[in-house]
Amino acid sequence: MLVNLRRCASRKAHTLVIMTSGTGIDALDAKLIELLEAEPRIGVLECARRLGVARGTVQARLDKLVSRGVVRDFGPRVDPAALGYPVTAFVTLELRQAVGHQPMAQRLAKIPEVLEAHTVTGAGDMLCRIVARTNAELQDVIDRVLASEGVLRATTVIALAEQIPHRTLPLVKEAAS
Amino acid sequence: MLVNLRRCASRKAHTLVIMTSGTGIDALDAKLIELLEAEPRIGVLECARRLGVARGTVQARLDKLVSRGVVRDFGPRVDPAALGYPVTAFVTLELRQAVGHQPMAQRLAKIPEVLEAHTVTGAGDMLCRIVARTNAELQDVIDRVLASEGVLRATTVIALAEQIPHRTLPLVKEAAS
DNA sequence: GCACATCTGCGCAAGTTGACCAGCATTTTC
DNA sequence: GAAAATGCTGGTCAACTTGCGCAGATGTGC
Repeated sequence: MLVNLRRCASRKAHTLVIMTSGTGIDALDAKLIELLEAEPRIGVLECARRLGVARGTVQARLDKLVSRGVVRDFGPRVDPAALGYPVTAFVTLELRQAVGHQPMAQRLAKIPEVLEAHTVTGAGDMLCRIVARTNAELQDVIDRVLASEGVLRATTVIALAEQIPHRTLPLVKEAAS
Repeated sequence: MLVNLRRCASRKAHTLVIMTSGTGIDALDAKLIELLEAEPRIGVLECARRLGVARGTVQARLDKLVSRGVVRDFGPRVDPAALGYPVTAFVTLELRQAVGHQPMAQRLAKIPEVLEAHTVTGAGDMLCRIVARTNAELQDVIDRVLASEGVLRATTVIALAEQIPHRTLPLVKEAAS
């Protein structure tokens, strides 16, 4: 009864291959993403049934979405908290101008607890998302970050609660105009 | 040749159901997640082949990971930039103490461009991740946020580049000790 | 030693996938 | 206006995977 969508996400060639490179999301695309987001375990066939369109259409749409980059992948979403890292913090780094962002990012990438990093405007130069097992260990992670050459200062903000967990669905619906 | 993993992520019952509620990740678990992250389109059977274990084992592990919450889901990962929202910003909100965080979060949740929101320590009360089509529209979104009752001040930082895209793999490997 | 937990390997029916094709409606191009 | 391109539909086919059950092998702790 269940199907696999992940697979179709990379089908090589299909009669219905669409090359519309243009941007923009269709209402059907949005519904498709929405459906997959809600029930990732259903498959192309199920989607087709639910959306009331032909299977080939769903496959073509999915191919298009993936090839356009709208849908990055269908990888497993890991929850750091369940993994034993319940502490999340946002750390703003001030860097020495001499060191470029690239080398800095490479050094940060070596620290597993650094889940994300952006160069930003404002007083700081980089904003990182960091996790740790405990507050004490968070300090340890930050120390490791500070040990990286080029980091002048680190301002840490601890995330107490996740009010809105990472989501894109509303955006998808909004984009389907 | 390809398989669907998403499906197994919710298998009802299997002879090998494991109820180990304890935390911690196994080396096999880590390899499994790693494999799925790298090639989301392969399936349980393929995984079993690649990891050199029985299919039932892979299915049991996956069930366990999902039931434990380590793997949240296998939903499609949407890229806001490809959707037409290339501007990302982190906005720190200062709230009037009278308004609780919950109602504030509910109001923020109504704005599609708000992808994430955390309550945080420090000078600000909330940190949100916001996207927009253009810088001009970002201003518009921020205005909408400011219009929410209880927001005293908003400090915005624009993300210039994504140095380290959201990742959890290194953490998974690290946790598999 | 015994119970318990976990992995292994096998089997089967049912369902899905991938690929292809012809037909048809709509939109774009000449 | 006619031709061409594009997109959706509905059907078929073989090959593969899934879900589920079961018996046996292995390993660990009391």
